[in-house]
Amino acid sequence: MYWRLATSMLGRGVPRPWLVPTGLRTGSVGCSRWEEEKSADGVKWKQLEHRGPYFVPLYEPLPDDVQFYYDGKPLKLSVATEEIATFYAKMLDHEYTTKEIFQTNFFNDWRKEMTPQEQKIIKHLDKCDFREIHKYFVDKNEARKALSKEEKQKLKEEADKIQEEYGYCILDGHREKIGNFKTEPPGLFRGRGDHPKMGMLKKRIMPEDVIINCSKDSKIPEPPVGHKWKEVRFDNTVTWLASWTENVQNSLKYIMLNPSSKLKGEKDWQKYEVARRLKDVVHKIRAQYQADWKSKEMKKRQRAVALYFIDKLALRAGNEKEEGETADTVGCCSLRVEHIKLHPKLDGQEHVVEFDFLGKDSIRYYNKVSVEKPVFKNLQLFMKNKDPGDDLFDRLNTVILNKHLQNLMNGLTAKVFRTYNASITLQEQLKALTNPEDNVAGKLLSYNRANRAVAILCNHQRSTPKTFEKSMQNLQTKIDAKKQQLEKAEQELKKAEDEFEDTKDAKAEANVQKKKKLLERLKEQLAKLNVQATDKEENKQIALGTSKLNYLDPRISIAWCKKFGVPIEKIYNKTQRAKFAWAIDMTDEDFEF
DNA sequence: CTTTAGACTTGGAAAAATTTTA
DNA sequence: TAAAATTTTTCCAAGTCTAAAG
Repeated sequence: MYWRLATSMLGRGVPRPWLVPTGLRTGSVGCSRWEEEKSADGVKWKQLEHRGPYFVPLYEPLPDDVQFYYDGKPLKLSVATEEIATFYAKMLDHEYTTKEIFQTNFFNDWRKEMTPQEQKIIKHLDKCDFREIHKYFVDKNEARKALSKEEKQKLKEEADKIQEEYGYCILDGHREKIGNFKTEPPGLFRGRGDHPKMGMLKKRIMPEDVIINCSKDSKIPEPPVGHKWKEVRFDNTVTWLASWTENVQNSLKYIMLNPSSKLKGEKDWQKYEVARRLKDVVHKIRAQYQADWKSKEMKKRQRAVALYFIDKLALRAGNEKEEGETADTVGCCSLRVEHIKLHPKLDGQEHVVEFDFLGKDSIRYYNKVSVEKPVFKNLQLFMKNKDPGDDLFDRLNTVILNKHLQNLMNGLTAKVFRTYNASITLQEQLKALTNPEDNVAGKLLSYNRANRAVAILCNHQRSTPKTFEKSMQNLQTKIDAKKQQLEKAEQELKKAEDEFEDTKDAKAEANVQKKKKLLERLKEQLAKLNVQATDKEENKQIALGTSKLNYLDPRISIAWCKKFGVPIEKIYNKTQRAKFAWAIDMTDEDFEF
């Protein structure tokens, strides 16, 4: 079978000496022992050596014939001012630049960096003409695309060299891939949703901004010539290699390992083991919060209703956010009265809660759910005498909730419910949808549908791809063509059969067989196309990636592949297989989440 | 208790690479 | 063999959650 081959090849070609011995791999007993051992003192590594971040190239001034115009007249800008102008110019045909907040923030920050003379002249953004600069970059892009094969090859080799030099580190004796080894280039901040800081200037990161973390005895990375690091530290209780503070949100950014690394892989595994432990106690926890719906303490009731939402609807915890600093989004604990509507009866259902709010990344969550009567009653109570802008759960926050969860199960937090419910849903859906008689394409449709059920649960949405309609049409054209071919093949078969009927000779018989084969093949191809079309249509606005990468225990998928003879390559690409190497290595077909 | 800092995971869009099609 | 379509990778923002400080 295919998977056996794949597994043994992997075992031979890519030894993974870091995997825990077989005895500890299965069953929760072995794993929990391993977890405790790891988390005891918070030490993450013994040895860490790397080259430091790769700094993005410095700004190259525009050629003299590319000009900026103010109030219709060309104006030569200082280098610093010009650089920031190019950030805006590059975005000219993006929707961002039409937004007032974006424009205001940009202009404010831009003016701060101007020379006094420039400040005197450049007073209004609407008198700035970036179009020539914009065109320059568009052309430059085109030119890059039009490069010859050899030139492109050369560029690729240069990039590979940088990757080779800066893209890896040594961690406890193993060469590991780094996730993001380049500093982020300067530019204009693009928040998501209605972000109050959109358009602000994101400054260039210099070595003087960067803290290096590595082991004392390692070769300490050299800062670029003429520069020095902000600090070099030797902290083995954290996993980052370098960090800096980003100026727009004043938050830390890190350089960390790639998901394929041992460190990340073990953490990932651990995450799913925690979720599996929740499986053992979730019934008890559910009984508990249902009982708490009737508690005398308001705080307990709120906690119980919130936990119910988190469990049933896979809502995020919902930390508090600093008002005015970020887009106005919420999660469970930060829901406000205005985010839900109560319908005693709706569309033949009782006790319906209508959710409508912006969640992470300003993705809208809209859902109508029929809930148990005590939940409904509690919600009415929580909303009583409150304004739309008031907190629904005024006695609750994520810290309180997580403290409570920690008491119910070691390592339990709100997000574990998302992981648990996502993974268990995949497992159940796979069980319900997979037909062993299907061919691989059919099984993959079932897999995608199971995956989709999870994405819908977690509200993982994407905007419909710009080319969706067209590509759907193309597929339909293909299907129609295939149908025609099929019809023709049917006629030909009939003709061949008639001929055989007449002649009864061997040649005619062989021809019948040939036509039958062709017909079969065409039928299969048509079925495959239909499956493709269904899958595509159903996936129009659903993003599968996040759940696949972050919520679904890969062992469920791998076991499913093995059980039904689907090559792992069909569901996980190279990157994903690297990330899930730990799971591919340890999972057999009867793994149960 | 509240606030803040820090570290790490999760998220969709966009860019880049690859494959398919005409 | 170009260009269109699709898949993969990169990007970096935005969450979660813990710990320390006030």
